[in-house]
Amino acid sequence: MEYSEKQRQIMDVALALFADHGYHKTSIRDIARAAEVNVAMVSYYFGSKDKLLEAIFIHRFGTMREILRDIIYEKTHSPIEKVEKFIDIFIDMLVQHQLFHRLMMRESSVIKEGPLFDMIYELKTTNRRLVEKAVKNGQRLGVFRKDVDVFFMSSVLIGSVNQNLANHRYEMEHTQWTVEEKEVAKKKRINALRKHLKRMFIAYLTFDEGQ
Amino acid sequence: MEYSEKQRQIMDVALALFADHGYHKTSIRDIARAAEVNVAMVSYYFGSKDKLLEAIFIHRFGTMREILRDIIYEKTHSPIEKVEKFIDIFIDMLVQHQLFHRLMMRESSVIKEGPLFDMIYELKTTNRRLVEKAVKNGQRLGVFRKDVDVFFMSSVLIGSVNQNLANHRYEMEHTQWTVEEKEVAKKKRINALRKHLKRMFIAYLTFDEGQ
DNA sequence: GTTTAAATTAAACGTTTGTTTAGTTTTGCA
DNA sequence: TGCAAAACTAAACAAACGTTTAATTTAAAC
Repeated sequence: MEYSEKQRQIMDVALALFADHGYHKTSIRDIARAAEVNVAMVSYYFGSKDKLLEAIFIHRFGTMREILRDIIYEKTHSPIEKVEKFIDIFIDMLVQHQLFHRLMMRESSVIKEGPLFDMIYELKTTNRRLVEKAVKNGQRLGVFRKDVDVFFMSSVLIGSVNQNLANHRYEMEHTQWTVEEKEVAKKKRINALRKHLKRMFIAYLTFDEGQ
Repeated sequence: MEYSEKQRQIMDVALALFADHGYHKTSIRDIARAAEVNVAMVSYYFGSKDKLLEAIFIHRFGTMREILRDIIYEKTHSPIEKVEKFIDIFIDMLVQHQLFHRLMMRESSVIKEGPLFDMIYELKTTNRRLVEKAVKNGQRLGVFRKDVDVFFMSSVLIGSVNQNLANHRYEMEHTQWTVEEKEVAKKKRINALRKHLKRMFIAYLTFDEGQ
């Protein structure tokens, strides 16, 4: 699906507003005002508010799917490196698509059917399969423990990153730092997240209970 | 604050609807219909829809604060037991207050000031302080590693549990199991969550990088 | 330059929203 | 029983919502 510059502008502005204030709290007039277009343009281009959301989902979902696809073809050496690489790419993806990720996380608890449901479901399933693949590889080579819960791991991965970023946003609201200072703090936070998430996963995967 | 049976009924029904469909998607008429009261009763008892949400928050928040307070007085032996006990109580709390937890999680990304913000902030802070306390105790006794990120751990704890429960709900939507079967599956899932979360945290806290 | 389609606009549409009003019923107490 | 306060109701309210209409401007093609 190809979009004109104006269409993309509407989609980008809508995504930001949806992520910041929620889908239902954001009115078409809010979007039109922020995107500096007439209210009728949303219906004209996308048909309806629901369809606009769907268009945003389809667009962003496509690029996220590509990123996850690329993980499969990643060629690294050891199982541990594979897990670390996976965590890196995963965090990169969520940070790069922050707004969409927040929107999806927020609305996924309410969307119970339809194309959006199917997309979210596929994303979750793909994510779990990739974790499973990385884990099984390490198990085959005798590096990882056998009784690892893949459902658990994939939810820890996405849940931890999500919660960490959300908490960080929360904390930033309380500071009066400049944009630059916030940017630095964010990078620091994400790096700490990477480090500890890797360490925790490797520990969980290789930990010998007996010791 | 004391509430009559009818007031509690409205609050309970509203909480369920808010959690299931989101605050803004749920209309006062939806609440009135489900609670089998007149639409005017919400305004009559609570003043406004916002105030109703606030009343629900204050009510539930109070009991959650008590649960967290009790954790401090928990007397257990080893640092590892302390961490395990903490995870158990924490999961119990989130499961027991599932609906409220979902509502709070959903709206916390949108609430940026006011009494609700302050409550959520306190809950997050308390949670982090408790994790910190349990960790420091283990560090003092030489059982836990020194370079542990408490911000990271608390976000992993709440994020993982939240994501796990959300995923489980998501998966249940796809099955056609009976209510009993779903209840059994849920208990199983929660037990698995307990087990792996404990294992992962202990591994993270005690893991020796060098080995 | 004229024609035709696309883009854009202001205004209006019908609904739904949260809330209020004005009136009725129920309750608790003297 | 009588009465005042509380509980409850149906109806109406203005505002905001998503969407449509009808008219106008812009752009492209011939």
